[in-house]
Amino acid sequence: MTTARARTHYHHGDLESALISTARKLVRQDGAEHLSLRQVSQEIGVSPSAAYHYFPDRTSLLSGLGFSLFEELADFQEKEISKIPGNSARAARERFRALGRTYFHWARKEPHLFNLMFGDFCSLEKSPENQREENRAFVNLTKCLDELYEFDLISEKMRPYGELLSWSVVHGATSLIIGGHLEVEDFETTLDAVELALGIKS
Amino acid sequence: MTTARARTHYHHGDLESALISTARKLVRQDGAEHLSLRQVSQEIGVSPSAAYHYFPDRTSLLSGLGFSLFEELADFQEKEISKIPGNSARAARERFRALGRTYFHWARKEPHLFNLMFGDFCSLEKSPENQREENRAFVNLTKCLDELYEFDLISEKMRPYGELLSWSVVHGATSLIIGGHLEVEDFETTLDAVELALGIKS
DNA sequence: CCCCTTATCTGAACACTGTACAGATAATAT
DNA sequence: ATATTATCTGTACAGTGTTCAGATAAGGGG
Repeated sequence: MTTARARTHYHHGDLESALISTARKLVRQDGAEHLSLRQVSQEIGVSPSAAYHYFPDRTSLLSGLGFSLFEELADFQEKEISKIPGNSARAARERFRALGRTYFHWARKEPHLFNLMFGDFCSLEKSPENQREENRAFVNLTKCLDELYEFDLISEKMRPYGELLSWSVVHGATSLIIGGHLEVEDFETTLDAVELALGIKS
Repeated sequence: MTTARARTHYHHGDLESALISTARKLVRQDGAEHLSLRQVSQEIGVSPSAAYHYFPDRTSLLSGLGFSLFEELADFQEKEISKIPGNSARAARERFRALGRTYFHWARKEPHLFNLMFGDFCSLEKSPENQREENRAFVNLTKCLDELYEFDLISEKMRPYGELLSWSVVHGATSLIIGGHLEVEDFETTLDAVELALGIKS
């Protein structure tokens, strides 16, 4: 059927990244559970079935987006960390706090994207290559804790629990606050609690 | 149309609780995002539109279920706590650990139900009556921390951060482990970390 | 230059979903 | 027994994920 089509070509080029970026836009607005493949396709100006050449199903698109968000979060954290230079104990401690603060602020700004990242779409059923992306934030945390340890701000006994404690507290508090289950006047209180928990002297 | 119907009556009685209980069964198996109202109705043996006399839409059923799960979790915790009697410092500490342990074990056994509870369906858009249900677990935590404080197992300086720290760590670690983002050989390690964080001397 | 292979995208179809609404049915009260 | 009310049915509509045969364009070899 050669009806006159409004578009001249078959949208050549980067459909895959177009799918992810408009999926990001839609999830950001309405949440992952309301993402419709047809709406994504329509927004791009492409047929509903076009997406299936790049993602086997809807959840694959969501997890593809999700993993790209881990990179995005790590980028954001690294950018903020780099604003705090210096090799002092004070700087190390500020970087540590900035790590938790950026985690929370990012989730606060983009709750739907945050929920996607930790909502059943990006867990064990993923390729090992993507696993590395998620660990970038974790590696940054480890480096930060090592720095604190070098400056003797954290005890030898506590150090092994550093990653577990700080990530769990920050992630847990963030999730609970975002979800409306916990209320805190200021997230700095949570950061105070983390420092107190790790035994960092104020 | 008076075609011969297999069922004799219109399923009188407790459709509302039947809806919630079979929704519980289906969410438990397949997760909240795969819950279909039609499937719930069919399982009960009722018309697809029957549910709309008790819940305005699908998400209302899910949040109704979700809030009932908060009660269920609190029941489970209280049952386990009651197995640890005694007014000693040792017993108080054991009760505190049991509180965190039951939280994790419940989530481990029912990850889909756990995800429903903390997944956008049971937050601020709820009636104040249901809000109290959610707080029951929180009240139990507060009582437990008060007990620790009375036995001088937790410092005056740390006490104000007790709820925030312990809930955040336990919830955060649980979520991350359930979601496949964090691996811990044994959750007791996490409980050790919480005690260490609160400064409870081992 | 043309043809032909190959990746990319379309169109139509299927089985399903949530939801609305007019009406049938049963329980209850008078 | 009749009227009222709460409860449930049937049908319909718009939208969804997904499949698949075929149309379309791009790029390579003669």
